[in-house]
Amino acid sequence: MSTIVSLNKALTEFYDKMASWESSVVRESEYSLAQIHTLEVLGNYGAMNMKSLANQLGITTGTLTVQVEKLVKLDLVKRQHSEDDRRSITVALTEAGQAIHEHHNALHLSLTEDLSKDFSEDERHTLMALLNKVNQEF
Amino acid sequence: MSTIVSLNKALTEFYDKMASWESSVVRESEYSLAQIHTLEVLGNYGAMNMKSLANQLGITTGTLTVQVEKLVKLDLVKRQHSEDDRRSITVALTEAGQAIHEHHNALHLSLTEDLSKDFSEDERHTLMALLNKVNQEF
DNA sequence: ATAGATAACTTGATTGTCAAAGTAAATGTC
DNA sequence: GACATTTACTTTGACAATCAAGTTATCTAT
Repeated sequence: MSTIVSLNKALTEFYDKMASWESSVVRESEYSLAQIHTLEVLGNYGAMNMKSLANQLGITTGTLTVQVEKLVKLDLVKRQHSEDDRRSITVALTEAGQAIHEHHNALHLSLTEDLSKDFSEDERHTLMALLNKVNQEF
Repeated sequence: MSTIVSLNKALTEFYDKMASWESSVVRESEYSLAQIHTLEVLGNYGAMNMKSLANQLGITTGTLTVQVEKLVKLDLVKRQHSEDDRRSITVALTEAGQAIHEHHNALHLSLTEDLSKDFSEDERHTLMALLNKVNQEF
């Protein structure tokens, strides 16, 4: 089997397992997958407008409007009108939202520690570097 | 920043981008994300019973029963009663389901080719090997 | 036998989703 | 500057996905 096919399998399998892990972790929390995912993107990439956020999440802005509305009511995110473009709305984490993101991120970090527990420091670094190269191509 | 934190970021970012790619690819098809994902798991890991499949997909068997029902009506999967355990039902792809899986898999392969287009054969191989090591730990 | 565990299914309530249409603001063109 | 077009977001209506809890059938252990 060619390297590219094996690589494809490995990437796909990792994606599947990550999705499965994510959904089981989220199910134990009091928030939904969609909600945690939204907080996660805002925490990892910083505040952004509705369009970018919807794009990151892979949903329409219509769906996102409803989602953000709920998060605002839960005091997890806040909306800020942009000054240069009054149509645009920047969505940002509140302190409470930031706290939830940090907690969720700690779970991710602990997973990463687990997954790479038998790696040498070199191997970790190599995997990280290669993944970053992949991520840039996306 | 420590290697483990960078590695965590890289893994998370890859997962996010993959999820986003998957949802945009699926939106262009006539099937839903949940449906394609089900076919994908059956295609990649082979036929399995309801419990294993639900577990792989990260959903309850109750949800899966409904989902499989739709796929059976669409003639994409079939149910087979297990012989050793009459409670158990094995879900398998039909020929039509297999065809859709193969088409979807081709898209994945083409993505992998794209993402690793600037990689040497050595780099591809290293990334594949490290990912497989990660996958085994899950 | 029979009690308990397991695999799948059913049901009811909730949430997530899109497409399409609507509003308000910015941009381009004449 | 007026007006058409584009852009950013929201609203609405219909439908799909999901879970939790309860049910049925079957298996396992005692």
